[in-house]
Amino acid sequence: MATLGELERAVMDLLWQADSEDPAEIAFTANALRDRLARKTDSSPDGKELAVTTVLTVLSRLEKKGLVQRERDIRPHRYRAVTSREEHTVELMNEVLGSAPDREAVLAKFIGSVSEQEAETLRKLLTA
Amino acid sequence: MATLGELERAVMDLLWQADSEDPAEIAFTANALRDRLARKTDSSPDGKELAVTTVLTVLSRLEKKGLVQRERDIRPHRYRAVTSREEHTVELMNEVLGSAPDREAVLAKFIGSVSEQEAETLRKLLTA
DNA sequence: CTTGTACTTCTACGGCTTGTAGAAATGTGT
DNA sequence: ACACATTTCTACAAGCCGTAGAAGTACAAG
Repeated sequence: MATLGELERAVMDLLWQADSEDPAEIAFTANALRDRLARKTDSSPDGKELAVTTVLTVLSRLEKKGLVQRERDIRPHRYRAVTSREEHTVELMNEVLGSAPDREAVLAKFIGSVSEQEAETLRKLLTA
Repeated sequence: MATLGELERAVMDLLWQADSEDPAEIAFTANALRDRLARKTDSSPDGKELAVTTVLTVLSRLEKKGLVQRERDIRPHRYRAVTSREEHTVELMNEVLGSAPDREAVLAKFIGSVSEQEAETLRKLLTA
């Protein structure tokens, strides 16, 4: 269902990162996002700046996909992620998992595919 | 990476199903697949038959994606799934999981998202 | 109230993927 | 050598994504 493009992904990464980093700055304007994208992509001072309309288009599409919510009542609209990155990732994993008829068989193989350390973590979580 | 289209998906489903059902019939010709697709899509006797070239195109694309392998030495080429559906699904889950910076956080939430019964299964698998 | 400026929405286009299949090429049995 | 089955090439429409200009809308300053 939700396959994000490269730019869409980059935008979501910024929103998700902000969400977990600084609880005070959880929503951004398109301009702020454009600036951060420029700094991110190219690690040098000024990467190529995208047009703001480009960022706005992507934000609209993300909104339509239900990943982003915007505040329309303030003038430069502010955008934020609807769910945390982890929640979103779990949703995707469940979507994938649900596409197989034998969920338990998949889970069994999946367990075998994670590292020992992660398996240990899972053990604790499950017995807690 | 691997987002399959609807028809691609339908073809893989047939190949995967065959793989697990009858070990003797693990590889199919394009014609056989076309027939089965017709029966599947429309549950009535004769659904709309796709052109065999359509099926062949899709099979070629799936081969290019590494999901299907074909026997070229026999004349009506025979196609089979490269991995089982479960393996493929696990690969996808890991791909999704790997796209998040904090894998363990995702796993924690994921554990909380499965049914109690499945959690029980996981517990057994992990302590085995 | 009018206007300049900042912001948002509309429209558009090129590239890539997918479903679809005819045309052309190739292999094969008699 | 030929008819027929099979495969490969080529093509096109629709949809998604990156990209952004043009057109519309809101708001502050005068």
